[in-house]
Amino acid sequence: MAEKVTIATVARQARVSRQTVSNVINSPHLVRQETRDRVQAAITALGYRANQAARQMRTGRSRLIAVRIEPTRDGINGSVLDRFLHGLTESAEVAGYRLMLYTATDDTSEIGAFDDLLAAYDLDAFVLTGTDHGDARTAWLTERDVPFVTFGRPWDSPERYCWVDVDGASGTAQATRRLLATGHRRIGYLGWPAGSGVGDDRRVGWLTALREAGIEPPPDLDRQTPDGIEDGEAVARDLLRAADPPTALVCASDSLALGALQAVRTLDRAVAVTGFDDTPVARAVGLTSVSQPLPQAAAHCVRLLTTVLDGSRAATPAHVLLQPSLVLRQTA
Amino acid sequence: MAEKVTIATVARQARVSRQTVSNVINSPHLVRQETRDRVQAAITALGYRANQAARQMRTGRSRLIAVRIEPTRDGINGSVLDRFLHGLTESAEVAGYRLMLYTATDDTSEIGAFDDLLAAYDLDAFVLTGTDHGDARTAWLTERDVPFVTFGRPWDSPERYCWVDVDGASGTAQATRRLLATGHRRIGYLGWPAGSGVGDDRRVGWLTALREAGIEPPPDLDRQTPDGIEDGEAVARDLLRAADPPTALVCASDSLALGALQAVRTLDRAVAVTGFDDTPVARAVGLTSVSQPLPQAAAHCVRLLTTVLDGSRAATPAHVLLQPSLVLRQTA
DNA sequence: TTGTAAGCGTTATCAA
DNA sequence: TTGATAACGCTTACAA
Repeated sequence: MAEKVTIATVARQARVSRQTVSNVINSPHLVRQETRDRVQAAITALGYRANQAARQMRTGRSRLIAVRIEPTRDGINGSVLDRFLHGLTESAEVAGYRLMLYTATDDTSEIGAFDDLLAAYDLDAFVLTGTDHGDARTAWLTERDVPFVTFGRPWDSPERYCWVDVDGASGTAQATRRLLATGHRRIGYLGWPAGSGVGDDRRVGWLTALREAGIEPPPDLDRQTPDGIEDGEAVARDLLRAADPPTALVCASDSLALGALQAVRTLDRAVAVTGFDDTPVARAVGLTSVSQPLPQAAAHCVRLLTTVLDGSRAATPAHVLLQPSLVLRQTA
Repeated sequence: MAEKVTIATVARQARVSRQTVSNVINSPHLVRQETRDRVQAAITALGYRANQAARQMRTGRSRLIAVRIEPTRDGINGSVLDRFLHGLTESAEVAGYRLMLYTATDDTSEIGAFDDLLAAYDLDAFVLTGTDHGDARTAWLTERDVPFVTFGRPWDSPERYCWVDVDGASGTAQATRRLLATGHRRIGYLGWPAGSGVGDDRRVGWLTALREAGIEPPPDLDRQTPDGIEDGEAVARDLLRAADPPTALVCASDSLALGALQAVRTLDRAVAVTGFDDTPVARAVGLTSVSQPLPQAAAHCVRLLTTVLDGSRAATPAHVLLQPSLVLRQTA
């Protein structure tokens, strides 16, 4: 096993003091070019890396970002978090940060995790997902001046803090416009019960796109149901059996869309269907779906965080709203 | 913001020395009951948590375990890692460890990540997934005496190091037996090209179960193809159009099974299909599939690691082979 | 431009 | 059984 390489090893090798090595790393401009080169050479020759624990003790910064890993939810959407996490890890790495995982079952236990992570590991920042749960977490973090970003807008008070989100309304609008462009006029919407910010937002896209086209969204084709394949199937079946059925359905999720698809096939209709999230299931069954730019969203989260962490403290909370894109497949 | 609580704060509050507080935490048996109680009271009253960075400097142990997060693979199987990660995080938490994420594109970059993580963060251990890539990583870690577990058997030299795996042969055997029990006799197998340990193992289950039932596995129904929905569909189509087609298909993955299902439906046959991994897709389309006990596998990984880390060094590498279970749905 | 000294919070060693 | 001292590797302040 290789000997432990510390700043002292490097200093000895480059025949300078430990402090000079530290300066080369943290404030290169203070060191003469020639010395700097000699030290750099020693650093690479020895494969030296600053020990984070020691650095952290001195600076109070851990270069660690925490993110919660959720149990795969009931539905299909587990893979969204998966892809987001990967993007987060990758972006953090290039910015010199590492990601730490934690679990929690609700706001209270999540705040407990914050407390623990902060006290034991001196975490620099948190990435929060799913802002539907309420605001206890953001309030707690804000109160303690802990930097954080949420992936997902806070639907109550959007200005308060940093967030990155994907424009859901734009996504469903794109889907709706696509259906309009291919000749559909009776376009229904299958969404979640009113009150969830994300769900309401996605519904707005359908409303907007129809009105743009001079069509008043028909209330009888505007349906709401919990997010589940069976739920989607039931509601779609109901819609398709009505007197004046839709020729196309815009859905708030791939789960609902998959249910709708099953209804369509069972009843043997030619009805177009679009989903949301572009999950592997959508790819698998050829479902046209709205795709979120997850790697970009993750990159923005890291950027927002490191701006606050590395730079002077930001004046105002920054917000990023990204555009999703429609992935065309067989169903629409 | 609350003042920072250190071991000194607790010592003052309990009117003992810092060392005594440390002893209460790390070697309680050295401290008199009465003193111990007083210190414990102070600890809870102040909400003290040992600073890991400082502790690590002294002990050389970080209580951190690293695991690689992969980009979601092409197919359907992304959610397997997702669920495994969650289990890992949860089990690690109760054992007093945290999980750190890293990314890598191949063995070389993964070893680079090891090096970095070890030098900068003093990682205690690694969890490796996907042992098909070869052995460069395990050799590197072994050489440096870094504890690790692999999720997935090393197919070349199973005795060398700690691993946890799921018995794939048992999974496909269960699926095959189920089909036999429901009257099927012409049961085909859709698997991956020979040479991948996991794939070969799963194929064995099909062979075994058929032979158990006194049926010699028919070579014409034993097919291999890369893991993809289209691939599965093409091969299944070919099988179904043959002179003496199978009445059921055991597949090595949900991707292949989904392809097979599409072939079955397109050709309008009544052919049973089983998949492997019980992905959300399987749940979504009603595919009978073999389910891996991911939380348990994760728990065993953590247990194996902490045994080495916390206890005396283990005598011999431990191995855990878990049994999967068949989740019955509509397709078989 | 470079070097010296101190201290971050913890635990191991050893003395009381 | 408890307490003082030193040390882990690093960076900030200050002196040369």
